[in-house]
Amino acid sequence: MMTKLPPVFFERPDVVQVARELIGKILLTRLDGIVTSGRIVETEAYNGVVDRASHAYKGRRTARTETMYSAGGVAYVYLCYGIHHLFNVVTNIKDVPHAVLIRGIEPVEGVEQMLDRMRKLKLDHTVGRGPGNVSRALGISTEHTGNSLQEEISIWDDGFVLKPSDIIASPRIGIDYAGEDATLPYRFYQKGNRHVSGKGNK
DNA sequence: CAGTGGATCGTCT
DNA sequence: GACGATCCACTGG
Repeated sequence: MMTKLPPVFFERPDVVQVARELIGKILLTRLDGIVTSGRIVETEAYNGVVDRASHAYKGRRTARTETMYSAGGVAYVYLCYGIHHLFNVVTNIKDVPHAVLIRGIEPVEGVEQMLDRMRKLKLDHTVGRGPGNVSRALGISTEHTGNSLQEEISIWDDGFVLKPSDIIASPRIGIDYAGEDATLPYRFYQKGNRHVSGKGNK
């Protein structure tokens, strides 16, 4: 049985806990009637105004980051390196700019469509691996920023449960500029899953 | 494998 | 005007 995660799931105060709990859930898009989905295998928490790695550090509030200040349960999508569309889940209440970056999914539904989007012929471990590829596989782009996670983009619990020991915490990736905050264990991933980015996912 | 460098553009200084 | 919550091709071992 599939249950769509409701707004109250995302409105909770602890973004690190939400990031951990999103491991194993299903991220699904239905765009122009085309359904693609994957199981979330890697996430990172961004802890708002006190987190040097966050776009909202020190309460920075710009046109781009405005959607992070929404109540939890909407998408924050932004362009990175001019090429990659990175998909985040906004959490916490309005005006508290917390977010969870989805860094890896294991394809579930609509594999053919995902392969088209990835320009690949065969399913392999690179499909849905890394935040840029998550968005690419699912058809998510910056035009979806601010969208509700109850509509075209949604997240589901299908009853799948991981052993706690199969969820690993580690420092986040690609945020060396964040000083001491770069060492915080805000990244979570499914142990051993091939769709987890980086090396050494055992 | 590991290491390196180019792509590419919106955003903020 | 510099740079990024990245990815991939290409190199050399």
